[in-house]
Amino acid sequence: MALEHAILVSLLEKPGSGYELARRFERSIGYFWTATHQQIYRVLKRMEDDGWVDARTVPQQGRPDKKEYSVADLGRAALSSWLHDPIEPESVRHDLAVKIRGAAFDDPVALIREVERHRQAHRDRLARYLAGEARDFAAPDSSAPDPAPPDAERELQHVVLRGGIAYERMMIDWLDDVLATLAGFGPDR
Amino acid sequence: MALEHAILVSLLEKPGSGYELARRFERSIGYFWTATHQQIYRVLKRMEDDGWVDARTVPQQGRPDKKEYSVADLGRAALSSWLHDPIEPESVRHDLAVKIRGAAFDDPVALIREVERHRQAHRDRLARYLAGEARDFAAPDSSAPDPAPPDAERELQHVVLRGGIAYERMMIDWLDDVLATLAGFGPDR
DNA sequence: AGGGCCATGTAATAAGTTACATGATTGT
DNA sequence: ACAATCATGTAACTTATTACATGGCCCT
Repeated sequence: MALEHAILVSLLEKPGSGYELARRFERSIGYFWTATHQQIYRVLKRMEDDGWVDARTVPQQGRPDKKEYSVADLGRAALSSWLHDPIEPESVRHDLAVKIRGAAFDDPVALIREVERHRQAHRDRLARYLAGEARDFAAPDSSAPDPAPPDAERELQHVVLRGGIAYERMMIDWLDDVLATLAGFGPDR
Repeated sequence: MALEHAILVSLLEKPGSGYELARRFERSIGYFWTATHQQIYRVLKRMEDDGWVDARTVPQQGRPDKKEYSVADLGRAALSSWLHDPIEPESVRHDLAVKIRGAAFDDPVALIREVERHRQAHRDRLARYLAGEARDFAAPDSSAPDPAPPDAERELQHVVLRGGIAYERMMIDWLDDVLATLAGFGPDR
């Protein structure tokens, strides 16, 4: 499983509490991994027991204390070992595709609204990703005399974000195709 | 969860045994849903208990008997009700993306082989899908005097397959992008 | 004789979801 | 007063994965 590894990567990028991790999983990490806070707290505790992460309590003003986690040597080693282990290309799970094929045995036209909802959700996500890209990865000024050396962390974050963007674009195009197909069974033909 | 519904759709398309379903999940259904035989047998049993499917034992020559399942009225109703229920746009889980961001804290160049393996797996899948499309959904002869009426089952299967094809193409392009990015951290620069 | 396919399952473990629970602060 | 946000967690339940298990037929 990769939740532990996703947490390690996120903590290496920046230490934080379980709550903060949960928020990151809602945002930037959300386009390649999801997890709820319950799951994160449970895994975090196990990782602390296993010595993969260190915790320290940070007092705050006007807010409850938080436990800030950072990656320990053992965690770094575990991540490295996982990175060198080949994994199988992951399998997809598309509820919506099941619905589309199932619609043949029900009312295909009734599915149009649902597909439109999904299309809108993907358009929203695409807009968020593009805004994030413009904010965090603006094109460097090529006329600048001193181009920065390649920063692995930043460039790898960017290429993963470009994957999210490509995915959302593909989905929007495909859902347009689905809508055109569903319209072919419309009441007026 | 949609495994039960995926099974219902598959059995509506064609009745079959647990074993046959497992093979379909490896093939055509595999590009939008995966399940192992263990899972399928367990769910199938529950569905039989709930009266969603009927089973009959089919004796075979030179092979063990099989239990052929088909969808009962209750199952059809359950599918229909699920189809009319909105679902949330699904969340993605990409182990490989975790690895790519994690590589910033290890050796990015070491990841190249892994990414290449994945790229090849997606190329293989794309080739399989395209072959399946050519076999099952050849373009109709537009000069034929009597164009067949739209067949919902067939057209919906086709549009889902086109989704699988679009997904694989997107992944291949993205992995090319990832490889180009990783090469930027090569030993010779 | 050995490997692969057909066919069905159980058992144990891991992972993920949903519901419940608490309690302070900040904004409306 | 009420809702939202910060912050952490437990408990119960559902799903999914991995390993184990059986047994006959077909082909080489």
